[in-house]
Amino acid sequence: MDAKVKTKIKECEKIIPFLKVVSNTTRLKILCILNEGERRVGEIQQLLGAKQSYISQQLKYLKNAGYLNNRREGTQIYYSLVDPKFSKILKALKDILG
Amino acid sequence: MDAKVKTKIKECEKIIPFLKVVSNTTRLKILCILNEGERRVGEIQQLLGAKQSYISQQLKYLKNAGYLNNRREGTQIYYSLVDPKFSKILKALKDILG
DNA sequence: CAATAAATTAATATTTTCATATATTATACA
DNA sequence: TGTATAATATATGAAAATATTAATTTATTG
Repeated sequence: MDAKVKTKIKECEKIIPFLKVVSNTTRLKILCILNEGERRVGEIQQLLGAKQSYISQQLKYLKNAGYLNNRREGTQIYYSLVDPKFSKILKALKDILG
Repeated sequence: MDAKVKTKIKECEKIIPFLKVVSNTTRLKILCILNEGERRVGEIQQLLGAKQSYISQQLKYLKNAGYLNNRREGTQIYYSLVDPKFSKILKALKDILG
């Protein structure tokens, strides 16, 4: 009787790490920006109007979590999404939540 | 040039409240349980192995946020999902995240 | 070496999670 | 009645996690 529900609960647990990542406004927006294409730190900062150090911290967080790549070009560093699946997720959530 | 990205950012913001709700393990699991059908507080508590007051608090949070209904039957209170759209979201996330 | 871009560190503020204790509500039954 | 009990809710606050800011450091280029 409860066996089914317990299985469902276990399944739910798997998506928690992802949800923790995207439940921060700044991180979600960064992913959203990079979903449109590669950007350098300064651009992201401008788009979000946030402190440079905070952006840098969240970029590091997202990179460590395996969501981002980066590359240096002179004094600037460009970030991009590792995997475009984020695009699908955004779309699905928007579609369902209306 | 940035106009498109800015629009995307605005769209992102709309889903933040939902993400805050589901990024808590206990809340996500409660939604997951109720997604399978109505339950009383004691049952939810047992399934999650958490403190009664904490479950009660999260149920209140979810109810205030508009996700749950409840009804009393004697000394017991049954909770249920307001809207089954949660089911779709879980499915979409599981499908995409693998 | 001066200037610029980004990262790191450290300190503080804010939010969230969770526990303890207490209150409420409804029922059962002496 | 009234009081004991079971189920749930609420109030309070400590502890942990997160977000935020400020200051410093590390590259890189000219």
